[in-house]
Amino acid sequence: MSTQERKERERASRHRLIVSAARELAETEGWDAVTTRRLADRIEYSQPVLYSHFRKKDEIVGAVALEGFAELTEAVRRAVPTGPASRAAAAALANAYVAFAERNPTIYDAMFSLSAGLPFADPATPAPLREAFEALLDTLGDVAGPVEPGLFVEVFWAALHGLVTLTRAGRLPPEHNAQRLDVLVDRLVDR
Amino acid sequence: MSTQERKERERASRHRLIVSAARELAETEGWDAVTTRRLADRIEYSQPVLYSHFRKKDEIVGAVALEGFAELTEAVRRAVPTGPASRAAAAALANAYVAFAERNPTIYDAMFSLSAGLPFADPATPAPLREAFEALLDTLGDVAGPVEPGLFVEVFWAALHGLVTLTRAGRLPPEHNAQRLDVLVDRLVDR
DNA sequence: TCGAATGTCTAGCAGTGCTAGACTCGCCTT
DNA sequence: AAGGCGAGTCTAGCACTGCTAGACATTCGA
Repeated sequence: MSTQERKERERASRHRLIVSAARELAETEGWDAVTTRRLADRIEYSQPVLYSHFRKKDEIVGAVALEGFAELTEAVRRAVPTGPASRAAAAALANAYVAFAERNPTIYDAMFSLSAGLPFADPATPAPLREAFEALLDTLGDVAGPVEPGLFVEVFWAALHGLVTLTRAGRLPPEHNAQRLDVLVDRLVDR
Repeated sequence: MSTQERKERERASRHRLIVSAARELAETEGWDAVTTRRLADRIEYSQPVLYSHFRKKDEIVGAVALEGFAELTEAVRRAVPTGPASRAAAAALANAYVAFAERNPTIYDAMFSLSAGLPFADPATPAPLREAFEALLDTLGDVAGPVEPGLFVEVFWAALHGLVTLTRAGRLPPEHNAQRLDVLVDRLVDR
């Protein structure tokens, strides 16, 4: 039995290696550089090995995206103080969200633009995605006012996401980003 | 001189043919089906002809995107009654925007997701893009309240765009779309 | 020690965007 | 009206993509 366990450990470790290599390659040279050949090169295995871990290349991107959701959750949780949520907490969350996207543009792309391979399976959505949403819900739910908290969080999240993507696409001048965020929070939060 | 004019006319007509063929192909089979080979086939010319009109394939997508911006402008203008803008006008605009995106998902993708080849040249942005923004400004500027109208429109637009993209990506359950839009307009519009 | 099964690699397929160079045709000049 | 030149087009091909069948080791259990 021991040898089988060892093999599984090694396999899991190679799995992680693939994901982190893909991420690093994407972060340094962009997603276009993440081809199956170059990725196989990096991990010092041949292409078919990738396909023994993932069914399609998209699934590798999806795995990186899941990492991103976990990190986004952490960043958001760290930014807002625990305790009763307020307008200030919502503002801190919004800032943290946008900052994360600006700090990790490549991962953010994987999370939203290249999401074709994200395991969107039956038991709702994958855990990290759900947890990210819950992190938002925990602080934004309290400032939802009369509307259903879940719905409010969806709207708030969508607005943040729109701001991020339009800015990143060069459609919004980046210099007034902070002001835009201010307006958004000011208006959305129940007064 | 006449023959040269005729040639230019024919050339311009073929230019339009390429763009409309690309759009039709994309709308019926998705952007993945729009390859230079299949597109060349459709217009009954060879691939190099495409490249005598556009430098890269992205530019063809960009041309379709520009059409989309023009149509979006029209849809928005048609939806809001002329005259003093109000909360109702803003709601009508928001509905028209989202409806356009739902009615033309393929073109919307060209406008925002596949925007690599959009002529983003020096004199600010291309005309149709500017005009679309102005259409939003005309009705939303009046409900901006104390904040600078341009900035407000950017925020409003980003929020709409975020709602559209997250819904389309399957991240938001589509059934509560109308409610989300209601909340968004309710909160953003100055009261 | 041998047979089988697990694992990995080489080589290749069908497709992509894009282009160099051959060719043909229509136009202008003599 | 005949000829040559240039513009316009096409064929063929390059370098690359994601993905996979089949050959080859290598390791394991009997």
